[in-house]
Amino acid sequence: MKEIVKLPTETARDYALRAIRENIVSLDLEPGTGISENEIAGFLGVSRTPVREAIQELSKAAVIEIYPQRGSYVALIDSKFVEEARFLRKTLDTAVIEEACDLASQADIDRLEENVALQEFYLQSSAADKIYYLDDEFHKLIYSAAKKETLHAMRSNIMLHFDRVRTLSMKTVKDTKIVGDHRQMLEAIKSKDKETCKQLVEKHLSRYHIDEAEIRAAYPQYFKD
Amino acid sequence: MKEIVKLPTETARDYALRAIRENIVSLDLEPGTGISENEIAGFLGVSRTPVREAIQELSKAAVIEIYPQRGSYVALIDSKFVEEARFLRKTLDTAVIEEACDLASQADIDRLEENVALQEFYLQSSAADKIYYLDDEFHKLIYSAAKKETLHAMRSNIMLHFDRVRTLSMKTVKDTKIVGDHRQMLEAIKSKDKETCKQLVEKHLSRYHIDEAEIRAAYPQYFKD
DNA sequence: ATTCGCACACTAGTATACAAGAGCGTAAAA
DNA sequence: TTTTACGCTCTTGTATACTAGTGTGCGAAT
Repeated sequence: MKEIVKLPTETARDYALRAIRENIVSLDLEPGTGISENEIAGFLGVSRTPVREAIQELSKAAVIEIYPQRGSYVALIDSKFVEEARFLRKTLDTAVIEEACDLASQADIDRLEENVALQEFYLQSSAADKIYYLDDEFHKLIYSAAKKETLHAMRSNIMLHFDRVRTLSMKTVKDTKIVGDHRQMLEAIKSKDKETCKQLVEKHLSRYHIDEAEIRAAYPQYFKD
Repeated sequence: MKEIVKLPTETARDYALRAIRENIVSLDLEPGTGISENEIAGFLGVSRTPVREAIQELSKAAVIEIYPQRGSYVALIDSKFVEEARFLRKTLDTAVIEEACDLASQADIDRLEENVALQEFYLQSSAADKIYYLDDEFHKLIYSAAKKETLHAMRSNIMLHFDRVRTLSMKTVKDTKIVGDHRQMLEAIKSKDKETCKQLVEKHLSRYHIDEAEIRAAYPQYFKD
């Protein structure tokens, strides 16, 4: 488990949740790893209570499995959950980007422009972590433009299943086409072209799909079944 | 707050969550009501810890608002959240019922048949609470037929916003067409008619939409803005 | 009468203590 | 040697104690 610095503003609970989540997505907490409330509490320098609340929340999304009086474990990557996450993303992202075509204000467009420009900039310097962050921001901005912020927040928990595969994907194959996808999406939103948006979302997601067999071969111990 | 009996199998945490959620949906905990961890813990006969965990979870879905060191309140009905919930339901339910057209097994169809038959039976005896329960079950069965159980579980928290309006809707107007909608959906699934499914979901949801103005007039103190 | 200030009674956040069950290892008995 | 039983240590679940901050009301001082 890698260290995450505690922001002075956040509560112990939020800190614990963020730290554990980031460690799961980054695979520093590997699938199948046993986790102890006490151990994590000690590591993060907080008490069991906030750690426990964070673990409870992640267990609701089936990213952590709790066996009462026995222990808790980081869930193995389950193709069923990854598929459901992909299905949700395809369905919801498509509907939301279409909504954004109708509702996006100039300010929304400006924010998206700035984001994509940064992505293109960092693509030159091949700063993968920056791209990763901007990727998240990009999709969040689209939800915001469509006035669906709550759905984005809700979506994030299930998406953890997908995000772990995404992390592995970046370790095995380098796909520089993602930024190009985003550029095209932005242009489609600007010209309010819903049909193109829909096709772009589908193409965008298919990039991860192709990798899964390869990833599974490289990290079989991370997968269920 | 009305009493909910504790099932012997469930943990104190699950009991508290279920009890609070049911009270919010049924409006026995009215929108705007202040809630105290201590008070609820005393009422339910458990300690603050499980109650607190339940409240934390509901606050994540913005159904409870927590103001640290001041108090927590049942959120007023916010049209934005109701709209987002409706949007989610329309988008996801449509995609899932289309998926169910492809994937539903004979066993799934049988379960749906039994459910709708019961709905039609209770419609005669006008047992609203039974219908309400079967309504939930019906949609859950469709998610199950489409192998999207996780999404159904995830969807339920945001749906609380929608469900409160649904409760009010049943208090003000009696709509007996819901069961008819379900019958038609089932028939459409059986004939794998996706286009009809899509239209039925839209029509089904529109029934609640029409009511909102009327409900708002009858219960203005429950609404934000 | 008005205003200022402090004490008190709440809140949620956090830490810690206690309970109850699971699993494992060891030692004793057959 | 094998098996059984007990106990220690781990886990999560729950209860309770403590911390810090907020609002309110009362009383004193102006």
